[in-house]
This record gives sequence, C-alpha cells and structure tokens, in this order.
Amino acid sequence: MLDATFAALADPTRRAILARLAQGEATVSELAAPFAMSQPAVSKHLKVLEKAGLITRGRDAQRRPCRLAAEPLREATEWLAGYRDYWEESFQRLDSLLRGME
Amino acid sequence: MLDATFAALADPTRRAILARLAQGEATVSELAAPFAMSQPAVSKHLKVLEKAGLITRGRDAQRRPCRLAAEPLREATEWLAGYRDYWEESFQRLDSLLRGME
DNA sequence: GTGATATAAAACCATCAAGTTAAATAACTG
DNA sequence: CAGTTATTTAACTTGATGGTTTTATATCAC
Repeated sequence: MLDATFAALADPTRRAILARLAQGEATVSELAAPFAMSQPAVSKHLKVLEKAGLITRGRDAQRRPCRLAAEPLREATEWLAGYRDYWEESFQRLDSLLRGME
Repeated sequence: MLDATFAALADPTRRAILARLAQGEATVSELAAPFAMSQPAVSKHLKVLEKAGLITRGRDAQRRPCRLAAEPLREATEWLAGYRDYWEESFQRLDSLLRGME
C-alpha cells in the first residue's frame, strides 16, 4: 500500500485536500472550491485518495462527504522512521516538533 | 520538494535502493544486481532519486558510488508529523467509543 | 592503442496521470 | 413531473513514467 500512499501524497492538490480534511469532513464541491481546476478533476483526485485509503466517503442526499482516514499516513511515517538515524542532528529538531504537538 | 520526494518514494524499486543505501555506499552495478531489470533502468531510478535529493553520487574511477542523503526524508516526515496528532486523536476517539460500549 | 568494465545517453514503446469538456446519474425542491 | 444541485462517468489530449535495446563515454589494465 506504500506505493499508492506515496503516489497520492506526491501531488500538491491532494496534499491540500488532506490538509483541508484534517479540519473536518467536507463535500466534493467544498473541496473543489479553492482550486483553479474543474470539479471533475478534483473528483479524480478524490478517487486517487480513496483508492490509497486516505479518505472515506459517506452519503448525505446528493452529497458525498469526505473524511480523512489517516492510517496510511501512519504506515508511511513508520516506513520513514526507519531512516531517522540518517538525519540525526536534525532529528532532534523533529523530535521537539513532535513533542510540541502533543 | 515534497512532490519529488513522495513521487520518488512511490516506487518499490527506489525504496529498495534506498534501503540498500542505508547500509552504506554502493555502486550502480551493485545496486542493479538484485533487480530483474536492465542496468539503464536502474540508472534511471537513480536519476530520479538524485533529482529528488535523496542520493548523492561520487566518483571512483569508472564507478559512480551512490550515498543516501536523507534530508528530504526528514522533510517528508515533518509533513507527515502534522497529521500525527490527527490519527492519534482518532484512535483515542475510537478507543473511548469502544470503552463506552462495554 | 586495444580491450574490458562501469555507467550514461538516445531512441523508442506502452502505459499511466492530470487535466479538459460534455453527458449521465442521483437526489432534492416546487 | 420539471428543474436544480451534487457528483460521477466517458472520451479525449498531453505529457510523464518505466521499461527496453543500442550506442556512446570514461577509466582502467595490459
């Protein structure tokens, strides 16, 4: 699943969508609004995110609200954690960043 | 830079190359050996990794030894860290939900 | 200089990704 | 039912990816 996760994260539009969803559920049109691209284009991005397991979608009348599903992000982070030894000096910084967020 | 980093990590061959390089410097042919693909194909993967800043290359006679350069991995991890409390929170929510059901 | 080794570059092909517009589907509203 | 809103699907274009084989470049060893 790492393939799909990293591929999904490689696109700035999709990362922005995830950032928006971190604030809470949103509909397709709400997600599409900030972008200078057609709504079907955003729908495609959502399909990529859904296939990667990064979002789930509900049903509310005509709307298909999207929710963040962060589990693949955890897996990706775990993979990256295997390399933390290689940035030891800067790891201290990341460590305090994480501590600060708790 | 996140675009290039995540795109580079989306390929299993490239992740395997990084895993190998985490053990130490290696030449192109050493890196290519385990894979059922031509050497030029591996060279292309190395170019992708180099452009993403994930490896650097030296010179040793005809050889171009590759080294891991983990800084982009740190950046990627930092981006992901922004979601860490999100998933921890949702696990906690799930956890209390489950507790409430007992 | 010749030949062998290590790697990169070129040309090519098939597939996929990201966008478009236009049409189809689903569900609400009057 | 007709019309509107929300979203998906289809068909298409363009450009990037991942692989191939063949050719070129660089360096060593003789």
